[in-house]
Amino acid sequence: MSSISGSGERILAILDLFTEARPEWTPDAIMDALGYSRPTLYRYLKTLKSMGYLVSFPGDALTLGPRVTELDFLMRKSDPLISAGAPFLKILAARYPCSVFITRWYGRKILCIASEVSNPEPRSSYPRGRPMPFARGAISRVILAHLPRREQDAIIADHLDDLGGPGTTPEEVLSVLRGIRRAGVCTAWGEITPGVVGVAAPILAGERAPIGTLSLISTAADVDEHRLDMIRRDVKDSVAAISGMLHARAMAPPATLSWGEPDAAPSHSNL
Amino acid sequence: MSSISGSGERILAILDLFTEARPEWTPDAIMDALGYSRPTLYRYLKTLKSMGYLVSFPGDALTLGPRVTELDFLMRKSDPLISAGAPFLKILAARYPCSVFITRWYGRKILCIASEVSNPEPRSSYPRGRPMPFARGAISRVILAHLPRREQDAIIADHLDDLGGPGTTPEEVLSVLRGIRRAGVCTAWGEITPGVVGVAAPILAGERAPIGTLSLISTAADVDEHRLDMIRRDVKDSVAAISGMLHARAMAPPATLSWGEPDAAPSHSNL
DNA sequence: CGCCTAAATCTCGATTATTGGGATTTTGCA
DNA sequence: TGCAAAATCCCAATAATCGAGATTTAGGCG
Repeated sequence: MSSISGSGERILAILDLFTEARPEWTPDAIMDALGYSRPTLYRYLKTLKSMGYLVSFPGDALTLGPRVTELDFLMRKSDPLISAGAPFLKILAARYPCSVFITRWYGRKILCIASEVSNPEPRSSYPRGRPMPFARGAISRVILAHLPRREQDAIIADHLDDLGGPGTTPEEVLSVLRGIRRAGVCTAWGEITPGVVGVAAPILAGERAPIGTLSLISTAADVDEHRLDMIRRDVKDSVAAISGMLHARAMAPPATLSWGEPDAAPSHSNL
Repeated sequence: MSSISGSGERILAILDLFTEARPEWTPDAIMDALGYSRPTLYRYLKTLKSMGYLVSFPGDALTLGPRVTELDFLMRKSDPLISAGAPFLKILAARYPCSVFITRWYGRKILCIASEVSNPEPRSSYPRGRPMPFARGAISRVILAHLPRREQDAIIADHLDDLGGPGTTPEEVLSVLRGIRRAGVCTAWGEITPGVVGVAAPILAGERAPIGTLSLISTAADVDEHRLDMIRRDVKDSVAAISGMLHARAMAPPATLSWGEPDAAPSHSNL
């Protein structure tokens, strides 16, 4: 059903091997890991290398190549979620000493795709592009809370410990999630980093599932209940506005007609 | 020979459609552009979306998804060229008021993968990830100069105007390239941006072709001939050192054994 | 509330392209 | 120059892909 059906994906499976813990692979190791025959694997590698997804490194190892950097550059420039959300990142960061970011998720990974920092403390361990725990913290929970029941059950089954601590029942978790869904915002204290409070709200865009979140983290010592209430309200208002903008864009004339020339001179600053 | 042989690449061809000029595509437009049948295309899209390479955007358009951001994060952390070159970027930027960067290339695209800026002027139009002209400027020429003759011919045939101006013969271009190869460094005045001088040298790593370049750009008014000589020497020394480090790494024990735990807490700074 | 259009998915057989064993060539290196 | 490892070639059998058309699902509108 949701398996890796198809076979063009055998080629993408190779890219999945490259992880933070293991960013270099030799052809033989890949053969071993995926069970492809030698000629087949080399055919795949030739394609991936010629397209820039992989580069070979002296010593016959492979690492990810410049094409992924190019794709990310494009993504950064074209993601409507980023352009719609960026102004709110700035506003929120200006209003509170904190870090604010927009996350997206896919499969069972959540990751930051844009951020604004007005206070270097606390420092997020998850900069742009680095997957974060899928079942811990405010972001995870706010996404989970807005998923269809079927998926919630599956995820809760897999991550019960992370979600509720030992001894919690799935029903209790579901009940908490319903509360979050009703509130439209979720607050978590120190679940990912001790002493850090996180506030997250879902960005909805017509789909049944949220496409991402807007989140704010701050040192717990800096915020009392009253200030937290302000933050929660601001974050909620922001996601409402962002969702609205996305919806409005969706109503607009076909995007393919509205894109003009590429920007003349983007600066080094968005490096 | 070097065509897009294979068929798993039909899926990658979809990603190639997303460009700076056209970052949103509808399924129908893709069908049109690539000639895939509807069921087939939707099969591909399902895969790409479930793997995070694409996200659907309300209004039935598609944009690049968070997986490309994740891959780029990994690339940034794992590319030996970046880690080997970063110290030299800092040194050079500290020594001259300028921008310094490392580029990689694949196919017929050259792009910056890391940079350091000590003087906001001149501002490069090509930040990390944005492909630059393949046949203009010092970077292009220094790469071209170190390519095998066969490829030089092909590229010169395609880009004769850019490379030599009207009326230049391929032989003259080749002669210039030989000179650059001998010098090991290339200087260009205002070829990409008026008033900007660029110095580039090739990073070699055992392969026949250079894997990238180290380049420095500065406002032409800031540098006299004497200073340019210093810059050229420093850039050449740097690429020699970088090439040496890469070579040394290649000699080391298999990388798969030498990678430890992921970093505990990368900061937001490398955003 | 339910119709109606468009979007997305399913079924399934023929066709085609893919696969991998083994031989072969090229590359890297002493 | 010659050796060992890496990368590619060859080719027939196989298995997977493809796409036409039907079907279902989603979404918009009266």
